[in-house]
Amino acid sequence: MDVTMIRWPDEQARRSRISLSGEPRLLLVPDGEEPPAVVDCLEDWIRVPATENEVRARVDALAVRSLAHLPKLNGTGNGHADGNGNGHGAPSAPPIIDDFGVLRVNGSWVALPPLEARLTEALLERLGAVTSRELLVRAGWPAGAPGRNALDVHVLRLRRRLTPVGLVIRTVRSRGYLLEPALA
Amino acid sequence: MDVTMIRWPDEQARRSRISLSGEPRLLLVPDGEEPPAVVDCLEDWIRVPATENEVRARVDALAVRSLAHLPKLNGTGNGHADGNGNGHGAPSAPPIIDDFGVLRVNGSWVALPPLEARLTEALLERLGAVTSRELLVRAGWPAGAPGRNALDVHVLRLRRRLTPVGLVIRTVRSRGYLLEPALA
DNA sequence: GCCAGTAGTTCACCCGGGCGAAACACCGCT
DNA sequence: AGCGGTGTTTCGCCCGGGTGAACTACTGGC
Repeated sequence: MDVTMIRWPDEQARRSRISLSGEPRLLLVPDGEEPPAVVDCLEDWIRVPATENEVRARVDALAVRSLAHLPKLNGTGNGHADGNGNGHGAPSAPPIIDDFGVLRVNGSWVALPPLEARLTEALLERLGAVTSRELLVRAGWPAGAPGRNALDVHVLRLRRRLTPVGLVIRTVRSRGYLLEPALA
Repeated sequence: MDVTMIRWPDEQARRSRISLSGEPRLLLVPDGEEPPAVVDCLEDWIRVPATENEVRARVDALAVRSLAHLPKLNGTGNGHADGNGNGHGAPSAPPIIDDFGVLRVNGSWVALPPLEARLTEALLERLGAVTSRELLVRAGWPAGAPGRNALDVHVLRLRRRLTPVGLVIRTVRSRGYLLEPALA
């Protein structure tokens, strides 16, 4: 299996597409860019420029892993948000949002309005870790923040929209928000 | 699940041991050393020295992956009354606190308010050993201590918050406090 | 062994502010 | 008009942090 190179963050959309197809990919992250949150075993990232050796090491690892994972990746195999509290096999597919604002997670999906899509993107890049309010504001309103409460309200709306697909936004008081899969 | 740091190639043996136990691990590869062949999804490597950001990105990714790969997932403590007190006799990797005050230990996490985060940091630096009251006061209130009782009260609150993630603060009379994993 | 002093624990209460949530208003689109 | 996306106002809860005071547990002196 070939490993696809993706320039990050320029080719976000491409990354999403390729993720869905289950192809392994290596994100090329220029200096100064924040590394993305990578949770998929078939994805890795590296700072560029990098030596050929380092790139090959990561590419090879991905290639081998993809072979190991292939039999496991049976398409949309598991149902969606498993409310039943058992049998957690391997949910491993990370949530992905494309640039039409469609968020796919575990076989189900939601369409998000532009603003909430932008917020979700920011949250997704730090899946499982805290995203500061300030960063969210910049992500949601690149051209200047609106009222102080706007973010709160949109987080609220986003929460409602994400619940059905099995994601939760936890607030870390006075710190920010944290997106994670809703586990039992 | 916590991620174990391993110096490569110095700690090859340790790496093998930990691999067997299924714990995620990050290999620290100094310049000039060849990166190892990594095929396990719960393993990653990074050139050192590296920025804290980069390390955290990889550690987080491993942590999330390990959750996805493990047979069992465990609750995330946040918000209020939430006891996920399960006692499994697992290997204890060191707890980690990030600068958003999120303390991760053994796959679960708690968000700590700023003051308690500072105290926890100090305690964590001496995990398993005594941290003096005085040092804690300086850690918690760099700009001057409040009332004498404040520390005690906050230790109490911290205790309650740490219980669900399996940590305990023991008092060493007239010496200070000692943070350690709650043994089963 | 008793007692007093001291160290540490726990509780109740206060204040201020962050955040949640509903309700409303505005706007562009169909 | 109806609707969905967005911004704003407002209300109120609850959390983070401080304080005082009651209560408990340890320690040393006799």
